[in-house]
Amino acid sequence: MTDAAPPFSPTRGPAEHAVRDQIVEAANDCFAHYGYSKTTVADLAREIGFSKAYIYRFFESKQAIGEAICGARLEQILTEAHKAVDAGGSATDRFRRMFRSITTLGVALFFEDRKIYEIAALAASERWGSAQAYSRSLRDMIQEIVKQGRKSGEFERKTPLDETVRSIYYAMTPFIDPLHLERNLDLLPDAQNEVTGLILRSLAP
Amino acid sequence: MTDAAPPFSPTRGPAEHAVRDQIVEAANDCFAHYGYSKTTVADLAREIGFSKAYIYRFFESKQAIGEAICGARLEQILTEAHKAVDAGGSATDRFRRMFRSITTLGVALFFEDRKIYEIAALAASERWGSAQAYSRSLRDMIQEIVKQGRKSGEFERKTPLDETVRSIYYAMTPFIDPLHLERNLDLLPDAQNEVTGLILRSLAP
DNA sequence: GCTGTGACCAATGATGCATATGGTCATCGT
DNA sequence: ACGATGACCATATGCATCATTGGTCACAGC
Repeated sequence: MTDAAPPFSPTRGPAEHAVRDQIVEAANDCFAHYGYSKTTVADLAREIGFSKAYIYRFFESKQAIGEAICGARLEQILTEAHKAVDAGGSATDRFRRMFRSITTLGVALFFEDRKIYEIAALAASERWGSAQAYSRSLRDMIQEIVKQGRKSGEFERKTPLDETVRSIYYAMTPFIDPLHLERNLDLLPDAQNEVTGLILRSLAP
Repeated sequence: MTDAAPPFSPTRGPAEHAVRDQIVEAANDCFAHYGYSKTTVADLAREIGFSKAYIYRFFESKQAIGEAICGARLEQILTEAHKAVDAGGSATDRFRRMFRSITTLGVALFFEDRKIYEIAALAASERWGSAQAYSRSLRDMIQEIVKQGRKSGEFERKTPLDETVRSIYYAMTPFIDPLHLERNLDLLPDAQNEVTGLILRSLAP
C-alpha cells in the first residue's frame, strides 16, 4: 500500500517538514480565496513568512503545489465515497451509492468551493498526476465492487474484469470528470440515475 | 418529416435564393481555410461580391451562418451513419456499425477538416441549434435501433424506451461530442469498443 | 416590393509595452 | 549538512490604446 501521498507529484526536499505543511495550508487558503492563477508563489511565501526561493526547496513548481492541494481534495472525496461503499449491502447498492456520492461530492465542490473545483478541472484538462491518480483510484473502487458482485453471483462473469471496469468508468465519465460534470449539471440527478441503470443492466448475469 | 433544413437556426429572408447559396458556399470555403473566428462577415461579402449588409438579409447573424455550415456537415455525418445502419443485419450489428461510423467520421473530420471540426466543437460548447439537432437525430437513430432490437427479441423490453435511449446516448458521449472526442483520441478504438460492449450487454434480454 | 449599399455605432479584438511572475543560483549563517 | 535568502533572468501577464468587427438603418435604383 502506498501511503497517503499521491503516487507521483513533482516534489522535492524532505517529505515531512513543518514548512511543507505551512505551504500547503497557505496554498489551500489562497487558492480557495483568490484562485490558482491569481495566487502567486510570492503570495504564498509572504503568507508563511519565508522567501519565495525557500518554497522551491519543497515543491518543484507552482503546479506541484496545485497538485498537492487538488490531490488532497480529491482524496477526500474518495474517502467519503469509500465510506458510502463500505456501508454494506449488495454490490448493486454499493455501486449505486458509490456513483451517487462521487457526483454529489463533485457537485458540492462545484457550488461550495468553486475555486478549488477550477483547479480540479485544470488538473483534468492538463492531465495532472493528481487527476490521473484520482481516476485510477476510482477504477480501483469500481473493480472492487465488480469483483464482489461477481463473487456473490450478482454480476456476470464472462467479460474480462479489466474491460468491464474500464467501460463502466467511461460511461460514468460525464458525471465524474470535472470538465464534463459542470456542463451536465442541468441533467442531474435523472441522467445519472439512468446511466446507473444502464451500467447495472450491463452487469446482470 | 422536416426537410433538409435544420429545425431552427436564426435565419431570415427568402429560404431559396441564389445569394443564400453563394454565402453558404463562400462560408464553407473561408471557414474551412481560415477558421470561423478569423473569417469576417466582410470577407464573405467580398468573396461573393456583395456588400456586408446584404448578407444580413439572409442570415440573422454570423453565428447563423456558422450554424448552417456546421449543421450541414453534421447532417452529412448522420447520412453516412444512416447508410451504415441501413446496411442491414441484427440490431446488435446495426448498433455497432452506427456507433463506429459516428466516431470514425468524427475523427476523420478532426484530422481532415480541423477548422470545421472546431466549429462543431464551438457549437457543442455553446449549445447551438445545429448541435442540438445533431444530438436529437442521434437519439432518434438509437431509438430506431433499440425499437427494432426489441421487436426482434434481441433486446430487453422492460426499461422505458426513452430512458434506454437517453442512457445509451450519455454513455456514448465521450466518443460523440466533439469536445470529448478530441480528448479521447488516444483511447480509440479500444475504449469505444468496450463501451459498445457495455451498452449491448445492458440491452440483453 | 425587391435588390443592394455606404455610413454609422457599440463592442470586441489585436497591438505594444511596462510590470509581474515562475523559477534558478550563488551565497551566507548556523 | 541544513535553513534561508536577495539578486537575477526569461517569459507571461495585465493594461491602455487603437483598429476591427458584428450588426443596424435609412436610403437609392429598379
